[in-house]
Amino acid sequence: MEIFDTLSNSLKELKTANGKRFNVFVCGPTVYDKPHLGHARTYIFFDIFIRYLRYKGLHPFYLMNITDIDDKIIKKANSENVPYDEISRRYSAEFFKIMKALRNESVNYYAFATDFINEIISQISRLMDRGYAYETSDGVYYSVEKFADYGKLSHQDISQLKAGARVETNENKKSPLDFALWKKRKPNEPYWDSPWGEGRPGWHIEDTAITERFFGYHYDLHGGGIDLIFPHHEAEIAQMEAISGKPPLVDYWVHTGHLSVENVKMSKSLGNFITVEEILKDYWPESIRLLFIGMNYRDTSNFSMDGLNNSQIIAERLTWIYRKVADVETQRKENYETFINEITEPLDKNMNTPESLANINAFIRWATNELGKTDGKNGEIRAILDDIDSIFGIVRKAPLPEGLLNTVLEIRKRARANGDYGTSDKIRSDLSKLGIKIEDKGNESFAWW
RNA sequence: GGGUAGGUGGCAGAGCGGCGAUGCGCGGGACUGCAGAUCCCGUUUAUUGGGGUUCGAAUCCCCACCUACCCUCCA
Repeated sequence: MEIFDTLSNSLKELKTANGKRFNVFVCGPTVYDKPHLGHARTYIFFDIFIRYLRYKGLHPFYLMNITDIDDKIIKKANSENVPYDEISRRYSAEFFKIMKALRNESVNYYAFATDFINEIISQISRLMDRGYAYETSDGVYYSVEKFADYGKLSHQDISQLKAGARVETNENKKSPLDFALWKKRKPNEPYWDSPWGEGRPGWHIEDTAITERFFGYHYDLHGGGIDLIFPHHEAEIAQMEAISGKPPLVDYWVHTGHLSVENVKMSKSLGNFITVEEILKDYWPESIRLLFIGMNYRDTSNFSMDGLNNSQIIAERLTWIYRKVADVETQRKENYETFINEITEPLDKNMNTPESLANINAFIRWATNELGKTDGKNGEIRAILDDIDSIFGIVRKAPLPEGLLNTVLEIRKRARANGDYGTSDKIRSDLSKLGIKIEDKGNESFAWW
């Protein structure tokens, strides 16, 4: 398959030797607040990407970091007057909860930055030894000028970067572009011991420390939001390639586009961040996933309630079909082959999920037609749904409270037979309030949610 | 100022040299106690503008205009 690589600015064939582990690292969140829809978009994309690689029989190892020490965490802790790690624990727990609720379950290991302080110190020491870093009164900095390739990922000329630099001035730094590897302790801040005194790691160094420990000098694919290209990922390259002397750090750089909300960029100042928790109150995770599947992962895309409602319709159709074939044994015949090929092939073309979605819709139409027939394509439908769900995680399989529900439906059936539509309609609307929908087809009724 | 990606119907969004997908919305019909779901038909010139290459361009080239994002913490 092909995937777009930010470094080379082009589609690259994904080389995955047979049976070999494919090492993937995706930048996780800084845990100081609840996850928002932008997080959902990025992590759902990478979840589907990894699921698909596994579906193809490859062996990705999906590693994600959690930034659990950072200025924003400290700031929040101080404002609540609690230890910093109470904040990081609270919001990392929140993050895991949301990831699970969104059905993002493909991560193999979550690495907390503060568990890798030794590795971080080791990397900074080596950068010092090799002349890439220097110590000042307030920390240790990476000297960007020492690394000739600085700017290669974001395709920026270092002199242009300087010209447009809007970074805050810091008398201690040799160049405004230099970034902190180690921040010396200030009052009321958490700290660890180091050769440069008590302090805490800079943001960029945690990722290379973690990936070196797990993967070494080099690994296969690094992902994250588009906003991380500069300076975060640029800095990672500068750190690791300076230490190893053996570029490249990774073979594929994959970045997801940002999300706006009702056509306005999400930002703290505008206060229009929508948390995932908020959306999950009224919508299925499957609907959220479908919404993002309908977008190209690299585009800047817009989130709208219209779009979400649209996706909910598709999610309900899939569930509707699933419930009709839930008890059928899977069959993999020609229809299975055809639909699955049409649905998965677009993924080989740089994860073209919108095209996959178009073919999923074609499947939905076919399946709903076949369901009414007696010559039984149900086994194939079931098999296709299973595959779709294993890749995309969009088929809701939550069971209904069958026993109780059947009793209620039986009562309603009798009422209808007697022409007592007042009772039957009341049952229908009451159940609807509980999230269970009743649909009549002749004398038979069908319930789902 | 520099960098990157783009401009396709009412909206979202594929196609990237040869009848312009798909979904929503909208209009009509079938079915239904009603509703919903589903199915069928329709939505007449939708490819930013102008040049060019070609038998043929949304797709390739040039120019113009416009948009988004990055260059500062951010998924």
